[in-house]
Amino acid sequence: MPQQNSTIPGLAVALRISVMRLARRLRAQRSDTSLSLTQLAALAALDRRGQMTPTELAQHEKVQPPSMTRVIAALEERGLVRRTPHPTDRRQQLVELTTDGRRLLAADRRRREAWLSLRLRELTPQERETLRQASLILDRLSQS
Amino acid sequence: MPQQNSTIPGLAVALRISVMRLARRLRAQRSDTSLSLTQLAALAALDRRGQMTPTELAQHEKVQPPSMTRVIAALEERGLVRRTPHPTDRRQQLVELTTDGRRLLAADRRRREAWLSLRLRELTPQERETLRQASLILDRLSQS
DNA sequence: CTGGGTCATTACTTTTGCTAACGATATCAG
DNA sequence: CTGATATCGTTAGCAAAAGTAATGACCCAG
Repeated sequence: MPQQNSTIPGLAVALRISVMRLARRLRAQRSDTSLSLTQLAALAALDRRGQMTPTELAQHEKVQPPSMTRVIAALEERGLVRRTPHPTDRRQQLVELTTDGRRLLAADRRRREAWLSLRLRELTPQERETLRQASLILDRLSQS
Repeated sequence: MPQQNSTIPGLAVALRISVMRLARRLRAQRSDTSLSLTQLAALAALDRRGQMTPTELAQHEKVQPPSMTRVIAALEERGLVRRTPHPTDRRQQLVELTTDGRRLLAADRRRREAWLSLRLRELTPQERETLRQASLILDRLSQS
């Protein structure tokens, strides 16, 4: 350890390395459903936040609207999302998950979580409790 | 919250989301030295593990050798890495960081940690202690 | 000393994102 | 009410980055 863990910069170093490494491991566990990462992310966003317009989805995923057009087209072609007209504005559309989309997303999530659940089972209950609390703190860190 | 946080799968869901989100935030903090993420990752790998051959580096970063050839060429052009002949096998090369490469990497790391340190300062000492312990547990999770 | 395997590279293709421009629709000033 | 302006999604064209196939130099077992 180059820096002491008891200082704030020391904690920042350690936490950054730990979080980035675990994130890499988790990412590597993703099932290759031949969906690109962006496609998967769009699907997940629709699942979490419900139906959205293409532009909203693009902003949420930090992608330009034309790129999202292609993502949506690909997802629609595979029957994972559905477009419906906007109730009051005929320029806009609403994109939402289909049952198939929800199913694929659940399967993918299950596979990624399987690896992590297995690892978590090897910990002591106290260690899991620490992670539970840490998870809440990490969320607050990300939001600020 | 779709799942309870008190079960192991529930913890797996929560932890995965927390870790991935914080990792995205940390990644976004990277200084835009106009190096691609892959280039930066290769540089970091050389820093962590010392000199490597292009093929080793490609395997480590999960890209194909031709892609790594290009990454190395770009880094070499900027004077961040240096190639040296392999001592016993003339087919191979060894790639290592230059002083400039090490310096750029350190600057980038500092910038990312500055953001994190700032956030950590807003926490209570108890919360920081929780994160300290969690960091060690996360490391063990990644290694297994 | 030779034939098969390995390493890095080159050439080409695919994927994925961007900007610019456009048609359809909405909204606002007057 | 109407002409100007803005917004939404899309198309077209381009650039970056990664992948596959093929190649030349080199190593090594027999």
